[in-house]
Amino acid sequence: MSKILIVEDEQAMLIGLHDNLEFEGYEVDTASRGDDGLKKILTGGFDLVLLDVMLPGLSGFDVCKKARAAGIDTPIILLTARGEELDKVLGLELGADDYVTKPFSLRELLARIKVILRRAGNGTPSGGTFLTIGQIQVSFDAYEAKTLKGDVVKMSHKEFEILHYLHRQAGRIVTRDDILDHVWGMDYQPTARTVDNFIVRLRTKIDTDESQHIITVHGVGYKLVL
Amino acid sequence: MSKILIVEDEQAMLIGLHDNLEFEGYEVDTASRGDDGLKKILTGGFDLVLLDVMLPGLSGFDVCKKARAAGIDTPIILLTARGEELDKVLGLELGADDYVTKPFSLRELLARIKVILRRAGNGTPSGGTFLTIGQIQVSFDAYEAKTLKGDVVKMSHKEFEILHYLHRQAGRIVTRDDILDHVWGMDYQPTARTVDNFIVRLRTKIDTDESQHIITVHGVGYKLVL
DNA sequence: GCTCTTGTGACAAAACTGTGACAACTTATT
DNA sequence: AATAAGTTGTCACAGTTTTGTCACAAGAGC
Repeated sequence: MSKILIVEDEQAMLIGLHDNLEFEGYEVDTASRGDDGLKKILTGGFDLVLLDVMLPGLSGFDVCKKARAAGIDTPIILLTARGEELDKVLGLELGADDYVTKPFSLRELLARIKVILRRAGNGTPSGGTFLTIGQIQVSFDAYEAKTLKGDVVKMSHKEFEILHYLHRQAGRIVTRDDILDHVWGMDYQPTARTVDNFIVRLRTKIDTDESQHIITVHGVGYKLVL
Repeated sequence: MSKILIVEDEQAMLIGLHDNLEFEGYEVDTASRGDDGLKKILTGGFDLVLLDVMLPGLSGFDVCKKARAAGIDTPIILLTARGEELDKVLGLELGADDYVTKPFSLRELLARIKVILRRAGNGTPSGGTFLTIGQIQVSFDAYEAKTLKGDVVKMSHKEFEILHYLHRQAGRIVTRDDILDHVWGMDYQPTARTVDNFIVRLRTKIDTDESQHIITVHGVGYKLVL
């Protein structure tokens, strides 16, 4: 499930959001100060950040700006005090993905979170070098995979290529032949069963008991869901 | 420059938006009725649609839903009357990309338009076309069916193919033989009764007590109604 | 030479397909 | 209106196909 960071100094609000999001099935981390929040954002690993604007230490705007400047493209939703329209616009132009105005309704916030995560899932790979697939982050540039904690996940060449191909086709279904053609090439091709074996190996690395990302579509092939 | 379609029945609002967006450098087209708007959307060619909810002919929600069902993934921003929070959320879950509440400020709307267009420019590689059949959405790309709530409906290969065929013939009556020929092929064909069995299985997945979509035409065959 | 990767086959486990039997329902006929 | 004949709905089950998993051998790279 998606991991969300809440940066908010009002305790009541913080706890309320925390509990509700957790109830919705998100993994939640929190910070009460702008500078602390920024630190956590910079470590990466979040799929979404809820960022209050009025914060001790460092304002939400600054956090947002600095995070973007550091190359972090985790989606950010700003929580703004009402009435400061100009600030809102600034916020959006600043690199935030959305904002809600306090007091906001939980339903509305949840809907926006869903939309943003769906969008992010659709994955504009563009700028970001690290892609989050399940519980690991993969850099196809650096040829490297890490857990959210930072441990390196060893992955062989072929495993990487298969994951890469699956990711390019994320959400779409790919047959074994598709995989063989794109990873091995038309010339030399092993058995279709070989694909299954690599899938098994990949699964041991990116799937957990709670979250499965490589889905079997019986009679057709496989599918990567983010 | 980006091409924007405005669907709005209040003349004052329509003209105001039209002029302002044009001033901002967008190419603008308009429609005053929901059905007209939908027609234009379906022809494609727009980068963004501003869609009023209260419309003659066809409500903004319906337009949105139908457009998405037709596989159009042009970003849509809903213009809603204030206060209808539930509707807003519905709108977002319906496939709209964002909404603004009337009365909105032009600055805010422009900012949102910019954000959405920037996002779309980044190019989401088309999440695939979703077709709405009754209470579920079916993606033949992803080989997946979901309820409107997002729960995944499991469907086997053959079930999918039959549904696919029925959908291509939607509204028309198809005989069991038609289904056998198109899904199984001319060569090998099981009993006609097998078809009935698959129909049963399909029905358990896409029909509900309130809405039936696979209709039996006694003595002839079946018919899918959307 | 040693280690890691790749590919294969075998077997078990799971999922799917197709069938028959019977009940429930429609339609036609008397 | 009742009955018969034909159609369709539903269920459980067996057979088949597909997939998961493991152990191992061949090969690549160091």
